[in-house]
Amino acid sequence: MDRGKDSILEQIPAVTRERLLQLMRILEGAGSEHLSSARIEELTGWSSNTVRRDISYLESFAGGPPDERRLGSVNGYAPACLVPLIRRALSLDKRRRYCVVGLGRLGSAYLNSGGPAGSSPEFELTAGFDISVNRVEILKSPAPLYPAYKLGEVIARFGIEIALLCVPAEAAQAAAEKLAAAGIRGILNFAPVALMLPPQVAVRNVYLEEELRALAIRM
Amino acid sequence: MDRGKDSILEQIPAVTRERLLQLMRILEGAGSEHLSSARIEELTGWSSNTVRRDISYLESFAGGPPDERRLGSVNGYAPACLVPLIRRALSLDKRRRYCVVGLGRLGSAYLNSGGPAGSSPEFELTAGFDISVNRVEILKSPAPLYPAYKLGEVIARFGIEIALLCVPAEAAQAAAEKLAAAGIRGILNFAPVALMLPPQVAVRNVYLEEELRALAIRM
DNA sequence: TTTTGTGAAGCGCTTCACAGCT
DNA sequence: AGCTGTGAAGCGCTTCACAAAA
Repeated sequence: MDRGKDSILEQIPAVTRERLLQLMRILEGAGSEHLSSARIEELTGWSSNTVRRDISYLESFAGGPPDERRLGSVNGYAPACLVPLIRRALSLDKRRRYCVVGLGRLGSAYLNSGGPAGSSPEFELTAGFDISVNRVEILKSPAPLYPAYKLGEVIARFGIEIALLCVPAEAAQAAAEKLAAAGIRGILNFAPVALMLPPQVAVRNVYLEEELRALAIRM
Repeated sequence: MDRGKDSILEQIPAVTRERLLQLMRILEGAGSEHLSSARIEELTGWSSNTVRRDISYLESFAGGPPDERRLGSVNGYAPACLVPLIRRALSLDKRRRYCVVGLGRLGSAYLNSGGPAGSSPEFELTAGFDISVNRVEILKSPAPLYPAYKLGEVIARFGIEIALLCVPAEAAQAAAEKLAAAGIRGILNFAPVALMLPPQVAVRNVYLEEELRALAIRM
């Protein structure tokens, strides 16, 4: 295989990382049932070759002597074996805090979906922000809400790393810059604009119209 | 270049299609200002080489004699020239209808963002569905709402092609199957499950936790 | 006998580098 | 002089095909 000739940290291709991410959810939902690469092909559409190759990247994250690192058996792969490896390979072990910026319809929807019974313990909804002091006082929320001007202070205080940007398009760039200045590491952007930010901030866009178009070009 | 040796329809790589989609939005926001490939590199992070290559795929969609098809000038590319070509290349000309299935917090947020002043005229919010008759009667909406059992009938009647699936995770697979049976062509799935559907239905997942993880692995 | 793990081949996107156009 | 358009080279992901393991 001979990866890692460049550095100590093995490099996993970006496409593989994305697939491992999805694979992890499938494995988590499979209980103790073993999954073969052929079965995963049925579930995902990825060729079984690709599946095996992807999983083989996890080899170096398995403990034990270099010989005892076989990941699958003749029954297929065991979820309980792979999931921890994927978490380690993708550095998903760390608990991360996130906030919601902009508490309109979409923002408050995500505010409430991220509550106690919300997503995994992996991500923790820590704060919500809105420009309207009134809205901040009235809205019910599982996490504390703050007026926008406290954004920098609160993000620093709690070590919030990720922001869901749900403000109107006109306000998005300015808000994103504030977030970047406050030290946020990643932004999930729901506003229909291309944000321009320094490269140390990761941005992922989730814009309805673009998603619809992406669907349309596949139909 | 020699594309199109396989069929009459030129094949544009999937990654290029995705970039052209984003590029279109940037161009639409640029007004009449010409954009050079170097400028687009600044805006997007894609290398100017890649930008020029991507745009070169549009050549065959330009009209006029085979010689007169130069897309850019010494000033760069003119948005007004490229945007129609991209629309044609990605088959985004057709007006498509979509619906929202599941009118919880998220569903009703999208219901109201897709209203008259909502997204482009390219996609038309045509209906909303929910299992709760009560909710269907009470909610305010820019599009007519129907109880879930009318799903098949309404989709067929209006020729709805796309669905935003906003139901709880437990109900997602069943709802998706109903949609597929009703002839829907694409599903934007917001429920945290991997849908299993016949291949003629395009699925795109937008799941908060996965988006957060995708961000996290880039941080 | 089924399924994994993996060199090696294949293939497609990206980058290079420069001719051509304005 | 500057920018596009594009053969050709480079490179990385995918697929093939088969040895090894259980």
